[in-house]
Amino acid sequence: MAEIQSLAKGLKILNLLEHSRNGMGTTEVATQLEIDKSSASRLLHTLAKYGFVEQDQLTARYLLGPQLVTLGQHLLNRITLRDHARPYLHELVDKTGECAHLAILAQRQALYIDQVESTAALRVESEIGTLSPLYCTALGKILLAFGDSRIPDELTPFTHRTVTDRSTLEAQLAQTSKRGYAIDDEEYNYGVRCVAAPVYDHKSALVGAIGISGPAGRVTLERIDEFGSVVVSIAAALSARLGYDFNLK
Amino acid sequence: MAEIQSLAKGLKILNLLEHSRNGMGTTEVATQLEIDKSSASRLLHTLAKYGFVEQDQLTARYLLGPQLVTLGQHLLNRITLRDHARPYLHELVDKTGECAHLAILAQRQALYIDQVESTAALRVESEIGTLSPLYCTALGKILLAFGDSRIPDELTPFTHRTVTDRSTLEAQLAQTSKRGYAIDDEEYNYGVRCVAAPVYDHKSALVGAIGISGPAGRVTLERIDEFGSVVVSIAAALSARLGYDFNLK
DNA sequence: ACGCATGTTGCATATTATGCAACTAGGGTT
DNA sequence: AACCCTAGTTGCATAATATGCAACATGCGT
Repeated sequence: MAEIQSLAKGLKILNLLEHSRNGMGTTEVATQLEIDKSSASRLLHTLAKYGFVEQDQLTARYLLGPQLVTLGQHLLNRITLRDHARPYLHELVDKTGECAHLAILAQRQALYIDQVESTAALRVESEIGTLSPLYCTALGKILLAFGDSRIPDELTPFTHRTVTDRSTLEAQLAQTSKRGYAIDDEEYNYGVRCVAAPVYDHKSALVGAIGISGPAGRVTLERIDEFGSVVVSIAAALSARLGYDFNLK
Repeated sequence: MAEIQSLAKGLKILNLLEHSRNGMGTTEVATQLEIDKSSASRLLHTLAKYGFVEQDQLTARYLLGPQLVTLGQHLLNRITLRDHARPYLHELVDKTGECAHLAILAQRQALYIDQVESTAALRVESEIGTLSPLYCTALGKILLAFGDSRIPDELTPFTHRTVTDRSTLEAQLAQTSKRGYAIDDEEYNYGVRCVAAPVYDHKSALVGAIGISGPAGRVTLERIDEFGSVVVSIAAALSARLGYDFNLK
């Protein structure tokens, strides 16, 4: 396929700037790309307008711009979330004895992108890559409460505990964001309770949720708060690892 | 100034992709930018060719590409070098009792971008933002020996010790890169000796130099080696902080 | 004050990006 | 299995626009 040449030239400029130690001037860029100064000037201005390059105040030479940091960092977090999260999932398993899961928002559902199983004989089996509803899982409720808050139109019940009333769910989500963790009290699978907490990136944007699932016999309602604070603290540690700054609230 | 529209469209696509959780398809991009599918397709292919976007294997949707991480990370290191370096400069002052400086290559000169003063009564005063010659300062020699190695045409003497002979300087630089640190033996200012070492980034590229300056009476030639190893070890620690991988040589 | 180098603007022209339409390829449904 | 529907790619004529030239502007060093 034919490439869009003026776009290509702009991208080539970015690559050129990476390898220049102190930025480049318009003429220098023009020479490298074998185009006219005027074209280089216009391309650089366009790149600057969108923050992909910026001019050094002192020397007026062009340098790579802050937008690249934003985009690069953003991508880095998403790609490596799974890798970063793994040790924290293990820590969750160690501290709670239950299975730990990591999910992100995908197609308005909770996508399980990692799990670490507990060694208990009785444990919750689930599969990486599966999509689960947002409104009746702990991980999903986190993604709803702290991220994209639009509640689905249809609240299909999976157990008799599934919350199918819109306002009840809204109240639950409000409570969730207030206390910092979400609970699934046998709302998706009978006999399974889950607890989850939000994971933030360096810009304080929600990137995913981590949590634990266990049989209702072990994850009792009396111990929910205890599980909650463990999950919250480990999610906070993971967020810090991703560059989340707690001073920004 | 009029912007280059096709470049602008490409950059807009990158911004769009940042805010989409699971990438975007050709049609979706076309709708957002209010252009034809075919144009979107061609723009996306161009971005992909240069690594600024990539297609998800599974869904064929476009995501931000690895090139953004490369460029962003690169820039981040340069911007934050000063911040990262500060504690190491303090450490240098603590361990040597002399003033510590940080410089980068700028316009074929050594640009002092930070300093931490010692508490000694007799100390070297210098100013942040000043440009010094590469061939007769310790920081400059590091930038020459490990970075851009072109020796200036004119070797203007500042003191009677300034090396003005090309081959002598070349021999000094060879020695510098061999032992890992550079010396300025009253070659720029009378009565001042300096020692400096290189700072590398995550890609093993030289980003700057740090070093100390003190009166010749305290920074004696007998103790130069001792100062050298302190500076080298702290420069190495700073490099590691920037992601420099010592396994890569 | 002067000259040199770098950067910006106006404008005519030729390049090229664009939209349309036709075509291809998957995915889901009946 | 045949079908449709959506998403994506390609060919092509046209209109848009990126380009180079030249003139102008600006800043730096001598």
